[in-house]
Amino acid sequence: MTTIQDVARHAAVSVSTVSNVLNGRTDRMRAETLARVEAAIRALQFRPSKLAQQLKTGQTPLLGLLVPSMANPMYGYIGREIESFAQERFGFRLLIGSTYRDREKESAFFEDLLAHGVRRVIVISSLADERHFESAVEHGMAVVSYDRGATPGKRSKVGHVMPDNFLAARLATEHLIGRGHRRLAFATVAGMTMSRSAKIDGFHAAAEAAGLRAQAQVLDGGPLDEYGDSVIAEVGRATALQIAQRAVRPTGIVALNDLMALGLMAGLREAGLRVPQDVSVVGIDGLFLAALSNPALTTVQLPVREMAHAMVERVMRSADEAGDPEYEQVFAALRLVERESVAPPPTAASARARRAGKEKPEKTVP
Amino acid sequence: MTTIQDVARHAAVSVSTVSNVLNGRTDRMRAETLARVEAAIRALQFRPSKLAQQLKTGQTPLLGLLVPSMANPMYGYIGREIESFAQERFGFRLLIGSTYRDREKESAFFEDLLAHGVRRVIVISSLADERHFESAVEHGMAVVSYDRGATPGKRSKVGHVMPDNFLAARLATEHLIGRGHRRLAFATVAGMTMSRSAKIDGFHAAAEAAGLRAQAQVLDGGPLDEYGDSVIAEVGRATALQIAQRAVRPTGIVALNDLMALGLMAGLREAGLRVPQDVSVVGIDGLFLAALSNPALTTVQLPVREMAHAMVERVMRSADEAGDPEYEQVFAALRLVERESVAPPPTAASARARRAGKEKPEKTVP
DNA sequence: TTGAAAGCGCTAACAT
DNA sequence: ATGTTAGCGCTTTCAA
Repeated sequence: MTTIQDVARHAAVSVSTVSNVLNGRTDRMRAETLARVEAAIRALQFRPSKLAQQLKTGQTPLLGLLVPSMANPMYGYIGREIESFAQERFGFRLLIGSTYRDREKESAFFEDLLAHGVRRVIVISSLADERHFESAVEHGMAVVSYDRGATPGKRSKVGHVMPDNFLAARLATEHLIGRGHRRLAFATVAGMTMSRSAKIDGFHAAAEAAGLRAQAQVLDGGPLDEYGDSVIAEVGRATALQIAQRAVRPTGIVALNDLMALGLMAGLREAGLRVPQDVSVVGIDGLFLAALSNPALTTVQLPVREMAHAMVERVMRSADEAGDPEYEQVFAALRLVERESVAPPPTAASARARRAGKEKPEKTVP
Repeated sequence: MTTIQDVARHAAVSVSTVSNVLNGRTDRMRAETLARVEAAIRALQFRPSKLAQQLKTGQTPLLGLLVPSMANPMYGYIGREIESFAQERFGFRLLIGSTYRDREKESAFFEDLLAHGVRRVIVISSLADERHFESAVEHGMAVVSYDRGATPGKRSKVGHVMPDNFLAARLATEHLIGRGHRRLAFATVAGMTMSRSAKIDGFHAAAEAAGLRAQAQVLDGGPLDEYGDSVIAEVGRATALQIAQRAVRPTGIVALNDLMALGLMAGLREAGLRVPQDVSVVGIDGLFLAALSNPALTTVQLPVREMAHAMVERVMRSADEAGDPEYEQVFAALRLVERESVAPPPTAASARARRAGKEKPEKTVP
């Protein structure tokens, strides 16, 4: 590997002169010297070692990104936006880690980041508390957390960026109500995070406003082992199967997110229920996959790129400018994208007709 | 930040003793000393700086991973498997980069990796040639490339791991043929990579063996701008729309991959064609999303975890053991997962009946 | 305008 | 069994 020494020797100057050109202090030398050094750099294909630079400066152009699972398309999507912005705008690369929402893994990742000299991290976690990385912040790390509000009353140095989850769920629920649905459900998974409870609140608020409080229920599909990818869709499927069993079931369901909605639709179909004729479904996220499903999923589109940019900006600035510790940015620019998974609820007549139609073949078969 | 010096002082020993315990050379000291050092490490919460370590040793526990786009669920899936194995087995973290199949971006990423001291990289690229990172190999980097064979006749130091793409496409095609399909198509995108041409060969081979050579066609859906995520599904959708226009169209389609198949199904549906009654579709990859689609996608499951492990093993070993330069590992443990997107082709009678049924309303409308 | 030298935190000879 | 010390490649005073 060629070093700054090699370049200095080749250009017949001292290492400090080479260092000066590397760091843009070109005014301190003759044009001729500068030219010689640049020539040497090119000739030797010299790339300064970030290692040595950061050992000296304490800064490394690496951004830590912690996600529940990079196999989850939503996190891949956010991650890509973060990555390209961090790279183009600040020249930072991404050090990524999947944590499966496991506190041990998260802590271990933070330790490693610290050891690697990484001072800026974006965390997508939703773990109940942030204590395990408050300590990282004490060590001088700039942290911004996604989809999780600041703990009320507790002043933290962690920045917070999130969509308006309350609004998202409210929009989705209102859409269902607007189409005539009265028996509503919100499908979620076990474990209450801030974003989940905000969504549930939004769901209830919309139901309440329509006088449907008593008919709005929250469906908990159970725990997630390896949170993040296929699993949540599986929970959706299980929830659907369970709903199908009921004598009286919701006609309109808001899903925690698009992946859950996709699982829900698969399960509903498996159970012989049609979407949207028998049950309507609305997702939240706006994954490109929502447009591909059959029926195409009506969903609340989150401003992913904008949020990603905000997170990067914040995490890059905060260390320098020691910004206000109460930083919290909520994105309310949500848009309900209407597709095909919502229709008016079945009327009593149509439901009866359907049941009859379904039972006929069974009777004739024997 | 606490340093090895602080620990040494705290334990009243020299830095080398501390270094010795850090590096497991505990036999060289009294148990009592060891205990004191360990106590000091714990008391000070000391974490050795990887920076300084690697500056000294030239080794950094970071694995570079280059993907076309981390927003593509397939790459997220592979990436996660790589990540967890590299972490659990070797204690390495992942430095990831999306390249959008752009040579400039790939080269820039390699340069950065080198500068960061990263010596091991896994590349998922399919770019036509590998020259832009052959130079990285010269600089002592261990690289393994996914889904791309070694260039014949050219001895490279780059390792190659891939599924048996020929077999994958053959299996998919044979399945269609076995169900009675005779008018076959392979749906792909513009740009010929090694893996794509292997799939096309497999498709043709299966058709040939069934005497269907003349009825097997390759459908090129056009170029990809920002390759990797939603885009390929869009190409699938466009291809479907174009197929629907034809007087005589294929009844069985093998898609380049699952995402393309999902787009194909969406487009077919949009055009009023039913899957699988009118057209059957088979994917390749085995994404969890294939199980969620409607109809659920029949696909060839790739041994993703096994391939990920093989890549990590290889890239970790190769530097030390200077393994054979001709390394190429092809995974043939493929499994066709039957779901719902394949049925026998429509008979002439059923097609006629359908057409009549479809045209009736059109005639009565005016 | 240029160079010498100290030192970032650690490892690993080489001493003691 | 433990300590001293010379770097790893770079940045940055401070001198010349």
